[in-house]
Amino acid sequence: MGESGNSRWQRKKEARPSEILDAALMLFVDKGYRATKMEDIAQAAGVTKGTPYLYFQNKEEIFKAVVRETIVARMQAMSAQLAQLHDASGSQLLGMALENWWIHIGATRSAGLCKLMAAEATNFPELALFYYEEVIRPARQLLGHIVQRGMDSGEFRPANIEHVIDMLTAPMLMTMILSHSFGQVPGCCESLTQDPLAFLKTALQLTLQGLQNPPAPDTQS
Amino acid sequence: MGESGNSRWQRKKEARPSEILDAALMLFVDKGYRATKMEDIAQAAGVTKGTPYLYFQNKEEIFKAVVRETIVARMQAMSAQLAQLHDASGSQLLGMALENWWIHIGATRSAGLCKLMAAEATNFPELALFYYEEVIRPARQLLGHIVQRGMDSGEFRPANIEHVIDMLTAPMLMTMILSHSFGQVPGCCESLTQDPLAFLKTALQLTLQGLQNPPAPDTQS
Amino acid sequence: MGESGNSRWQRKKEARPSEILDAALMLFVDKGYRATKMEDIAQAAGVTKGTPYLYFQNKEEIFKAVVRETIVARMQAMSAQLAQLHDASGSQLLGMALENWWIHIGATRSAGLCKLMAAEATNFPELALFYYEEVIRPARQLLGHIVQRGMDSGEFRPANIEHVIDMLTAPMLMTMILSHSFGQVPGCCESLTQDPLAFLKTALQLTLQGLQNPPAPDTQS
Amino acid sequence: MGESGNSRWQRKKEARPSEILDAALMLFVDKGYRATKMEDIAQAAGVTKGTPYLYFQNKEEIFKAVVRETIVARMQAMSAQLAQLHDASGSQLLGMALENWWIHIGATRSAGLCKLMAAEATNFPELALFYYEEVIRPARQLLGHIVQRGMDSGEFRPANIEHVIDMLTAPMLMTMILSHSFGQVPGCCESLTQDPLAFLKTALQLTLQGLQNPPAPDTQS
DNA sequence: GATGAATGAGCTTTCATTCAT
DNA sequence: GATGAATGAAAGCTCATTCAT
Repeated sequence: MGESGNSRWQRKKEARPSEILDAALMLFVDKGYRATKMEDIAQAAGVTKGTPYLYFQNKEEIFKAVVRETIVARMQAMSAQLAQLHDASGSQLLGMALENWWIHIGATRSAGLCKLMAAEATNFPELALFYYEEVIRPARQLLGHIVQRGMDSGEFRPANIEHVIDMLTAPMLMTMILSHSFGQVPGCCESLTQDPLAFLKTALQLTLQGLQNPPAPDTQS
Repeated sequence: MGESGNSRWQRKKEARPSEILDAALMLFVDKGYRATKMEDIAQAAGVTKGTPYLYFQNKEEIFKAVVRETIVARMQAMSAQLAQLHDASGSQLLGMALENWWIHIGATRSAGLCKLMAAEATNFPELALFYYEEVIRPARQLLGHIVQRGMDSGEFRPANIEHVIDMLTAPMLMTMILSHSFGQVPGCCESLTQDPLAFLKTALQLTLQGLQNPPAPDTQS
Repeated sequence: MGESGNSRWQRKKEARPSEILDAALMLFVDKGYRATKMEDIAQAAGVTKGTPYLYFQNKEEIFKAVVRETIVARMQAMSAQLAQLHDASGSQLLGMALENWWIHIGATRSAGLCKLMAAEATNFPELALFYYEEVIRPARQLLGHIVQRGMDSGEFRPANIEHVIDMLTAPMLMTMILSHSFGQVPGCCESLTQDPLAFLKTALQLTLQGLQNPPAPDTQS
Repeated sequence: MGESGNSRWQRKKEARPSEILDAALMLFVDKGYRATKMEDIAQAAGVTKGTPYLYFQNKEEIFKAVVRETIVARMQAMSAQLAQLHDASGSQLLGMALENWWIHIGATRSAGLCKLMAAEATNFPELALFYYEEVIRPARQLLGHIVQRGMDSGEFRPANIEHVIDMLTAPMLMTMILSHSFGQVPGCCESLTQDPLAFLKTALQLTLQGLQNPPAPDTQS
């Protein structure tokens, strides 16, 4: 009262909610929604059992907040980078987009959210819908625009846009999911998580090659 | 007495375990391991609470059995098809391998196991290892052999084999996971699960094109 | 049908109930009433789960039957021996009585019933009452008569009869209980169950000496 | 607000464990380990189902704690009294030891633990061993020392020490067991539990007489 | 008679949530 | 705000008992 005593504690008070969400993110990603105990979250956040309830209504709301907060934060970081889409080629833009995603999401704990959302989508349909609207769709739209422009400009040959987006997304999704599942299990790692960024780059190049070069004249079925 | 009188005895003892595993597979895939109640499994299998325990030691053993039985059965079906690998081209072999996988696993409920295993891998490390050894590794090895042969014969240009395998696998993994997560949520489906087989074929072709055609001579790596 | 086929099986059919009771006795004594499963009893009796219910209404009835049958059988064996109570001295009679009890009950599985009844008396009051009436009281009465006669004849000095009976009974009770409890636990046995009969004889002699010899003139309080 | 408002908070956290153990002791002694429900224990302790698990890992740990706490507490009370063993005669010392035991254990609820341990020894061998080491053996050792000294000094005539200890123990054991089994059953009480202390004194005297006076010269062993 | 698959009440244990302090 | 003792619904698992065969 008055002296505002310990400044470290003062700072902490404002930080509580996000500390709790951080702890929750980590645990949810690691153990799944059901297997994560509220007390574990509290403990990991350095508070006691009752405290999370001062900031969140219940476990489900924490889960939703984790998704929302993480998404919002990460997506904002992405947005900043995406303003650079000046007049680079389609290939370059795709490379930058994927690298951005990797840096801001794929290589961070947020990537675990992907696995988490996939695992819990059917248990939390509205949350899944939110995630779809806020993450999946915007991301796909961004990629779609780039690809479309490339096709319009003749850089890429015509193809089903959605499929191309899927092609571009799949390696990232795979990497994010595997690195937070089998990648964590000793003995499964051999061929899985070594140098994911290298794989992502290779994958992009392989896709771009298929997209750029004209198909052999007699190839289309 | 025609088709037997009492419904309690209509089905045979031998059918019970697989009925229970069927029910469990569906529920596990749908709701996750923790969120699936034993009584739900029993009910879905048309029996009461105690009956699953006559055939399985506990919930975890049911989970393991689901993975094992589904995997083993599907993998055997795959094996039969894989004996056909005579003297087709690498592209054709890869096409057949992926189509087989799609038909026998990707398009069935078994695909949900993939999501399940990814979600629960860190909770059941030992089971994850088993899954890795019995499913992931063999599948990757098979693809690896085909790709290697294609490179040796000059059909494919040289590249990091593991990355190519990842490239070939990623679309399938993505399809299987999304169709059992967001794909089930009304409103998320727009661009996700429509005609997955078409996507898989496109993806394969795109990858093959990147693999077959020589890179443009002036493309910087 | 007709040939009466296998004579060993024929014999067994009549023996079923007592085989079940034998098995039940052993298990009850060993593990207690609650911890003994009906299926264990069946298995130990060489039959299947449902069979005990053909001969006994339920678990509690089996328990009661075990007590009743064992008691009746053993008590009859005792009775035969007790007809010998001709005109031996009190000391001799007591020695014979206790030795008989030891041979027919104390050294047999029936001794475990004692521990069992003590453990379950409050859970099965009417059974306890039955046991008291059929076992404890008659046994005490028999001892009481002998002691009384000894006092009347001057062989024993006057004392509280009930206490003398307790004195005579306690070593037997202790032996029977300990040999079916701590005596079974490796590491507890050191001083407990070695040569119980020798102890019983010593105990009797010690008691008799206290009873026979005139107390030091100034001893009675 | 006088004696505090809400009954849920009237008692202190520190009191809970011993309240629970008290309740458990009573119920275990009364009904046996298996027949005692956790919820009964909770209820008897004035709390709800979940509360005992805040203080004890599980039912078995409660059982062990009951034994440990009761034993340790009582044994410590005994130890204090045993420091008095100055230079009284063997008879006097034995009388004091038994009376102490009676006052601190035999006449309390702790006596029921004896029955309990005998009933459950084979189900909890490790606990039985603990009980043997902490209770049975020390008690026997104490008695053994006294008897040995008496023999050395000529107060007692030579005899098998273990048997003498058994002789001294048996009446106490019998009293403790019977009073917590048949003694609780209406109708069985006639000759059993009336004035146990009187019996214990008589028994001791009888034993001492057998031990002190020289055997009649012509008594054949 | 005998079997053994199935039942379902009952028990132990967990954990999200509350609330007096 | 923060605590953490207490709650009690919920879930896993057991086992006495039944009954079609």
